[in-house]
Amino acid sequence: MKAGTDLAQIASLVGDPARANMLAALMNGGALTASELAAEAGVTLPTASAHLSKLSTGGLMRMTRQGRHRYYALADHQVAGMLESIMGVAASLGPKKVLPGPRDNAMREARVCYDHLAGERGVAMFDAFVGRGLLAVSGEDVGLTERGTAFFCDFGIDIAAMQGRRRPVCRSCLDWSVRRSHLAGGLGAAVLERFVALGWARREKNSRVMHFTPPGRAGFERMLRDDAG
Amino acid sequence: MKAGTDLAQIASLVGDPARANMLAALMNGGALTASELAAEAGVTLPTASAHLSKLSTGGLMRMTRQGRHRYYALADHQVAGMLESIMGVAASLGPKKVLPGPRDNAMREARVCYDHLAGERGVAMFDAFVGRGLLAVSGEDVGLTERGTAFFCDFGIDIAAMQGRRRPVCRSCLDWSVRRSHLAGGLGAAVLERFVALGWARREKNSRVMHFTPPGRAGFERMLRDDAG
DNA sequence: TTCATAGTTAGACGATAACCAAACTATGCC
DNA sequence: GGCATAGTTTGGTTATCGTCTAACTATGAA
Repeated sequence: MKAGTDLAQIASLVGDPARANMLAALMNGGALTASELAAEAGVTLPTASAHLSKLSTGGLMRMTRQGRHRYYALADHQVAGMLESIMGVAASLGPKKVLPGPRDNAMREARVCYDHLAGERGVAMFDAFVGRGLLAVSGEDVGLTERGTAFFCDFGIDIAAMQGRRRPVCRSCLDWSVRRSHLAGGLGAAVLERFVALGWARREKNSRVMHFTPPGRAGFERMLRDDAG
Repeated sequence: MKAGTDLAQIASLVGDPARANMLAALMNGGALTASELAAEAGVTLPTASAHLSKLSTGGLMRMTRQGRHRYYALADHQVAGMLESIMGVAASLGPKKVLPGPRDNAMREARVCYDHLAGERGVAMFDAFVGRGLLAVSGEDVGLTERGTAFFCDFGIDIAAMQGRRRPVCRSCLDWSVRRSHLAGGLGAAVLERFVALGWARREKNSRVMHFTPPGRAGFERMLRDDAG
């Protein structure tokens, strides 16, 4: 009896369309502001605020304030895993066995996760950085090695300035489509910004999809292999 | 956006206390009549009937009629796994300053998860099978090795018959109490069934708790170490 | 200080859905 | 057939909850 009560309490938090959309929008491990989540869910800010309050006190989300913004994210990996298992049931029950459209494929390949690169390219990049000894992974934490510092400075990123800020330089972020980590944090954002500045990639209008240009594709691949372009 | 809709649809089915109690009551893999489930949920028969209708058309339960009785059970192992993961979140969030009672300890040690063994013993068994080279783990997938096939046949399980069925032979299932994987799938079910047949373990009445007998305990430990008993 | 933006709180409205009682259908037993 | 039990359907009541507008608080920028 008690088991069912707990079960219902958590499930009912996910059981509202507005809240479910917010949670789904955070499945990439990123953090979004209340306004962004309101837009994502298609409700007004006050409504979204009420939902976010419930999700936070319910333990499904955690909130961090940064200036006048409040960033909401999933509480932890366990919550993300739970959502994924529910999505799994929904997917297997959903009659729409339609093949993934081009939009879905593009999203899977490369997309923006708040302000950094996600999708297959994001994961590949993270793996390459770790493999080349530029980043050091220790459990949940990700750190920048000396070699990495030199590399990213050379790539045109001001690491020193970044270390003065409140935002962590490195963070790992679980990729929904690939189920593996990609690079988030200030460095993740800076790298993506640099990609755009270099003309390697551009962002599709009103979408999270990132398009790589042919030279960008080449530069990106080269970057993963050995040296910055 | 659409992802959230699907998510909410499934979650809202679980999000009602009456329905959640019914689902929780079926987590032991059994089937119950509408009346029994009504009593379990603390509602009248008509109310229960409406809930069961929703759960069935929603794809979370399946119903089989037997004479004038209608037996309801969870639709499949995927649904059971989803419920376990929700329970896991609920358990880790519910501070319940109270120390876990004996019932909770028993559940944590060994319980039925739909139709296979979960809890510490379940996880230990899975680890041992992998360590002994009976199962091969590759990311999300779990496979049976040649050595494993021989071992389980020797243990009294008809692997060949199992491979003909639609249900996957091996699957891993995340354990909420230990946060690690245990063995599910047809093989997981068969192993548990064999334990009961051998008198190694028995199921507590109206509960998911599994009790191991003294000889069962010994046989189980021996099985994890080297050879089948 | 003044204005603008981000977010929460308050209050009211409307829809959804959970619930039960009573009537109805179906199956089993005598 | 006649009665009892299992379950569903219908109709109507109630309450919860999601939603909005409007007013309020807080932080940042000029």
